Amino acid sequence: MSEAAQLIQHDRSHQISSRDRLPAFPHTVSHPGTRAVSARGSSVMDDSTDLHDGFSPFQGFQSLQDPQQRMLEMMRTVRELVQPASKVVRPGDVLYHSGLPFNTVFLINSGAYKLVSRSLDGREQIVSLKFRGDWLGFSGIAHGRHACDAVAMDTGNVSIIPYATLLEGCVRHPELMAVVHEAMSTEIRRERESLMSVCTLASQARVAEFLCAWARSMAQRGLRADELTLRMTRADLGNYLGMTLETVSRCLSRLNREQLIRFGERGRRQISIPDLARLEQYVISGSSARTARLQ
Amino acid sequence: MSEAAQLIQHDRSHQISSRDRLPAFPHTVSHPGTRAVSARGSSVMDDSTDLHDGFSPFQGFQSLQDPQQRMLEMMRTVRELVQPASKVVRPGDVLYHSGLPFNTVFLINSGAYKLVSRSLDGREQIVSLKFRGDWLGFSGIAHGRHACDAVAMDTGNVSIIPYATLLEGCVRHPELMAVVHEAMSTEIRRERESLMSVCTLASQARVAEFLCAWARSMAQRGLRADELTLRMTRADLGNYLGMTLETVSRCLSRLNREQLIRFGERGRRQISIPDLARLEQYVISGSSARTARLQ
DNA sequence: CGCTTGATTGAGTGCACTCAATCGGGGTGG
DNA sequence: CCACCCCGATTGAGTGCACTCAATCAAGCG
Repeated sequence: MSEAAQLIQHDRSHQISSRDRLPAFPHTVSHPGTRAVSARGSSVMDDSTDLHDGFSPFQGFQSLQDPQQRMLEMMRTVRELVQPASKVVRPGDVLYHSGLPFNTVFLINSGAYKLVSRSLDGREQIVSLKFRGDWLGFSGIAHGRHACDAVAMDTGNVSIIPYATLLEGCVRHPELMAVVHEAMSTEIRRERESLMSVCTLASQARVAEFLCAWARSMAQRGLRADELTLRMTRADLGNYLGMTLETVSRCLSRLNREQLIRFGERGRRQISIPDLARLEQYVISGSSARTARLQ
Repeated sequence: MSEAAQLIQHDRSHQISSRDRLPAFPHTVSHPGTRAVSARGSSVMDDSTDLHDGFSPFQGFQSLQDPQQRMLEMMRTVRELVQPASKVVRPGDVLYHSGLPFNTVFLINSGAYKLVSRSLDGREQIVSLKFRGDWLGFSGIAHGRHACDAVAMDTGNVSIIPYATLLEGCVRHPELMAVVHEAMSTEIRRERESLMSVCTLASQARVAEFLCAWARSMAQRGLRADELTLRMTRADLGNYLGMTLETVSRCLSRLNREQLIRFGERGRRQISIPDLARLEQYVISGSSARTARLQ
């Protein structure tokens, strides 16, 4: 058994109640080959050379497929070339702890995860939220130790990929390397979007944009985008968005009052978005220059 | 203090060249595709050419402890395996524009650079500052187009590395791939540190931490850490730190009044830090829970 | 049933923002 | 040369948004 599995610990002290009626098998490791590999072998990512010849009509090579197909293709590529073990996680499970030696990354098959950074003086910050198709652990490559905690917010499943295995795979299969580079590049982009949001938007617009981003993200994964089920407390939300839990609550109430969102029947963590375009419009109109403009 | 804790420390890299009398050309675009190698650029480049032989291809440079040595080693590896052209940039030069096709990354030999993201509705955000040893362009991999502008804030020199070439190099030289992965991982870490700073620190502590990070980074490169020369306006600073330029100015004045920093004789962009430990202590004490705590 | 945890809402405060005036240095032209 | 302007930086006055503190409510659970 890999040391990766040993790193995974089950911490049930912070379980989100009532949401896991699924039978959980925390220590079950399933095998990847079970999913049939599609016959059409040549994926779009194979040919990495023609991507960079300087011209692309749309979004580069991505435009050849919709994002969901691309994600599936990516996951298929990884499964095929790395053949990783996988693992079921439950709410509160920690995939890796900040400071522990890095030797494994994870590819998310399902579930929702938060990455929590801690400063030396004890400040905690949720720096990222991750979902199906996202990778976990890249930040640990740099110094050989994980830079944050990865905590499952929901029941889910991750592929376990020893980093050494991944590197070997990248050497033998350049298309896998392209996939990994792209995933890391995406992660850099996302962090920057968070920073932009926190730095330039007032609190209510920030909450609104968060909901928009979540909705878009769900749509991109083929899930329904008009009915969000937040799997986090107001405290988590506030921490991630750089505001207090009370402010989050007030902003959501105000958005609800203004009909931009609607609370679901099954608790106020369920939020429906009647008109996503209108919510996005609100973000734009609310983006008064909150900080210093450039030039 | 544990080894792990040290590894997590902030290390934004900053490097400043000493001359500053050059005129700025704010909208000059230099073309990365032109392989113009300037002979006189060698003055700013590290021209050590001796090889280093022994490091594990899959471990990157983690075995080397001294960060400065590690950086030099990394740059040497890239020069050796990729043999990139290089290019002199001047203040205001734009290495790449957001939205333009991505096909090149850059490795910074000298100078200071800012990465500016723009949202659809026109908000601008300096998302990162880059210096010697940092890479530029990784965020463009994901969608085949650059995600931000890269603007030189000072005279400098960058190595020009076509991404296709880099990929080929990675396939043939696993140690190069490790270098690239490590660089991207570092970039992810840095963005998260920025987010943490913006989300958890009050404005004055945020400014203080920015200065601390700068100073540490100088020290890490063997340069003097008690005399900083900021190469950006208060507006840039404020944008990067998520506050207005007036607030930046007030915070600096207050830090000066409290003897935590001292303004230099050559203008108020020059800042000396009499006691770095005391400044760092101030950051910690000023880190009152500004946003929601977790659990 | 009471306990606990999470969410909401209210009241009041303070920090950081906006607006605005001033200052200083560097460059330019009369 | 000075006068002038422009730009960046500083400082002040006043305001408002988001924070703190605190009470209440709702839901889940032993």
